[in-house]
Formats: sequence, C-alpha cells, structure tokens
Amino acid sequence: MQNIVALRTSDSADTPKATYQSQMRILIADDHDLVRDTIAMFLEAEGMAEVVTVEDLDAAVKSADETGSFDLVLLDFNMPGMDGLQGLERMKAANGNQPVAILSGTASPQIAKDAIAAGASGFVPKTLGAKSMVSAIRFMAAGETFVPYAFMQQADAKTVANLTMRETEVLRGLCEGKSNKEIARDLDLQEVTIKLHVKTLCRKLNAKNRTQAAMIARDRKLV
Amino acid sequence: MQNIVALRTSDSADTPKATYQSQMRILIADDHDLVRDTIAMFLEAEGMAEVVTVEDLDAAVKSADETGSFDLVLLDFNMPGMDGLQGLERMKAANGNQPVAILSGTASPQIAKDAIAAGASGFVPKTLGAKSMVSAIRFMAAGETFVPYAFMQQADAKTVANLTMRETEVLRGLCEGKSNKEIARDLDLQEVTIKLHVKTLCRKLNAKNRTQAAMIARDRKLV
DNA sequence: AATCTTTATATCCTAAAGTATAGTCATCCT
DNA sequence: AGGATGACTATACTTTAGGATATAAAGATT
Repeated sequence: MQNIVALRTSDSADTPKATYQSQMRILIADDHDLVRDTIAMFLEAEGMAEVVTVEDLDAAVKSADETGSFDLVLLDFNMPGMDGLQGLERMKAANGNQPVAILSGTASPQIAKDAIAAGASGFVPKTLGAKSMVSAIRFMAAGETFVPYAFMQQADAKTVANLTMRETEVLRGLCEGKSNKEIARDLDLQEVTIKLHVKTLCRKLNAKNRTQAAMIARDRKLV
Repeated sequence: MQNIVALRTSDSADTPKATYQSQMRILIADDHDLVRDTIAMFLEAEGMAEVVTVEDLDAAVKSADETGSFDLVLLDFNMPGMDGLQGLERMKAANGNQPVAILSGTASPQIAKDAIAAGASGFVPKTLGAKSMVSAIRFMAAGETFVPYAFMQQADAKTVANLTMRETEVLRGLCEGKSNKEIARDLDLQEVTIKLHVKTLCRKLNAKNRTQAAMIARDRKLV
C-alpha cells in the first residue's frame, strides 16, 4: 500500500486541456488535524478543488446548510457525531443528496459494503496513496461509486485456525464432499487416520460433524 | 443500468481549469463496429483523448508495437485472438505494461476477478453508462483499478434449482450441519422422511452426499 | 377421471461416520 | 536426555447416513 505522504506533483505526458470537472467544492470532515490538512493540501495543490475542512459531523452538516451543497463530502467513519452509518444519512440529507463518501483507517470490507448499501458514494481507506485518493475523489465527484478493489478482496484473507498440514489436507477433502475412504486413498493413508483427523479438526473448528466443518471452512475461506 | 447512448455533454457547475490528465492516447479493440465507434466518439467529444480503434487482437498488438504504448488499451473479451485472458498478457507486453482493461457485454463477475488477477487495470461492462465509462477510462489511465461495484455484487444472485419447499428447508438444515434427526425435530417430521428429502435433493443438485450438497448450496447461494 | 408431484411414512439393509482407547515413531524444544 | 507434540496405525463399538422399495394421501394438471 502507498502512503498518504507520497505526493506526485506532475504527470509525465500531461498536456493540460479543458476537461469536464475541474473546480469542485469538497468538504472533508475528520477529527485528526493531520489527515484533514494533508488531503486538503493535496487537492488544492492539484488546483482541482476548493476544500473546506471541519472536525466533526455537526460542523459538517452546519457547513453544508450554510454554504450550500458540496460536490463531494468525505466523512471520517470514527468521528464525533457519526454514530456508525447514521451520520451518513444526516450528511446526505444536509448535502442535498450530492455524493457523500466514507473515509476510514480501520473499517472492514463489511463496513465498506454497508456504507455503500446505505447510500455512500464510496469508501476511501486512509491507506490509499495520495495520487489514488485524488483520482478517487474526482471519480466520486463525477457521480461514480468508488471502492478500492484490493480493499474489498482482502475480505478473502485466510482466517487461519491452528490446523496442522494434515488436518488442512483432510479438510480440503471434506469441502469436496469426499468420504473418509476417498480422502485416505488420495493422501495415501488409512481410513482410520482420516477419521482421527476429522475428529480433531472438528474440535478445533468447533464443528459437530464433517458437514459443519466444511461449511465453516468455506465461510472462513480456510481451505 | 444506463445505456451507452445517453451522453451528457456539459456539466452544471463546471469551470474548466487545468487538471492533470487530459490528452491521452487510447486504443479500443472490439470486433463490433458500433461499440468501437460509439466509445471513440464519446471520448473525442469530451476532448480528452486521441482514440485509435482496431477490430481484433493482432491489430491491437501491431498498433502498439508500431506507434508506441497507449495510456490505456480497452480489449473486448469476446474478440478474435483473445483466447480467454491470454490475449490480455500479449497486449500488456505489447503496451509496455501500461494499463490494459477488459471490455465485455457478457462476462461474469468471476471472469472480471480473473482478469484483474491476471493484471488487467479494470473491467468495463458494456452496460455501463457513457458518462461512467468516460470516468472509468480516465480513472484507469491514471493508473487506478476500475471494477464497477454493482457489477461485482451481482455475483450474489441466487441460482435457483428446482427444489421443493421441503427440500429447501432440509437443505437449510444440512447447511447448518444438522443431523437428520435434528432436522426432523425442527420440521416436525419423521427422520426417514428427512432421509428421503436428502436423497432426492442430492440427486437434484448432483451431489453425492449431504456435505457436498451443503457446499453446492453455499456456492450457488441457494439457501 | 386419470395422472403427476409433493409430502409423508414404513422396513430392511449396508456403508459410512464418529467415539474411545492405546500404542509406535519421529521431530522439535529447552 | 527428557518431554511434549504431531502424524500415523490399530481394535472395537455405536450412531448416523444413505439406498432400495413399497404405500398412501392431498393437490395440481391435463
């Protein structure tokens, strides 16, 4: 992952011309001064946005009420007044249903999904590189939905249980619906040995039988 | 879904200014004249790209070899010479590892995933609206990965098998790792009846036992 | 009215899964 | 060197799963 500090000021093959979304009004709401100011600085350095920054949800809502809708609002997920995704709804209403995105350093892919389902225009992890963040912001301001592909895929990370090699091999067999006999043949072991592994692996996974073990393995992307 | 024909020529609050990626060289390879020309037209109407169009992979590779790397190449997935995702590799090599994306009207979310895993910079369904497509192209040319969120989520659609209500209820029990006896108790039926349902449902799902039936159900999001 | 499907029950039997206990052998640890 | 741990085998036994077959009532279809 890139770091927010890595700023790329100019692009190699750029011939600046007119495009269709340049000067935008963006609101950044985050209780960390550093994050707020860094993002604001990048956007303004790109000359592509007028950035307003506030440090909690109330101030964000107030700002939109007083100065009109922003082209894009970035809300920190862990921020005073947010209260999970409820703050998102408040902000969307206050911003005249213009795009509102969630910004977070810690949230899980599941929360990102929930945010999109709740009407967010995107989800921006704070681990995103500066250049990518600028692209994402322009993208969302254009009405698109942005969720970093790599971030969503990390949901598929293996949640390792303390299974031995053998147990993992046997579990793989279970997931394919094989019988103990078949697994034994495949691994060149005795059927009784497979039974043993099935039992211990079920205990470790807190499953009461092979079928449940297979389902748990599938759920937790173990095999 | 929007249609490709819906073009938005100007934005409401636009004050054209300098941004950092305007005149780009883009190569579109698609064997359908209409698709090729429509996308090219949109991009050029936006004044943001010099577009080259070809109608098969060989011509695309040749074009990149002769005139140098493009900022972005769009390859139709079902096109002469593509051969699945092998064409992607060829094109990436020919384009000096500059972004290459896949364009398709029919491909599944799984293929989109595979394409990204194989190094594609993005996946653009032909059902994408014109404005979104332009945003996506700019986004990918900037080095980001684009996969439409809604498209990936549609993987979660239920693939219904011809199971009766009872069989579905029993299958649900299987997925929870319950024994026939437990399922019988839950549904207020005899154990033998459950056995019958398990057998017929396994036949319908082409599963050889309850564990495999449960896994198939989970895979196809049946239960 | 005849037929098909779904649901339900019943027996009988075999195969597979799961439990318990015990022992061998190798490896890793400190 | 001693001791824990993991992988493997073995015997014996119980429970569960699964297959074959037969019966039958309710509901939909034709």
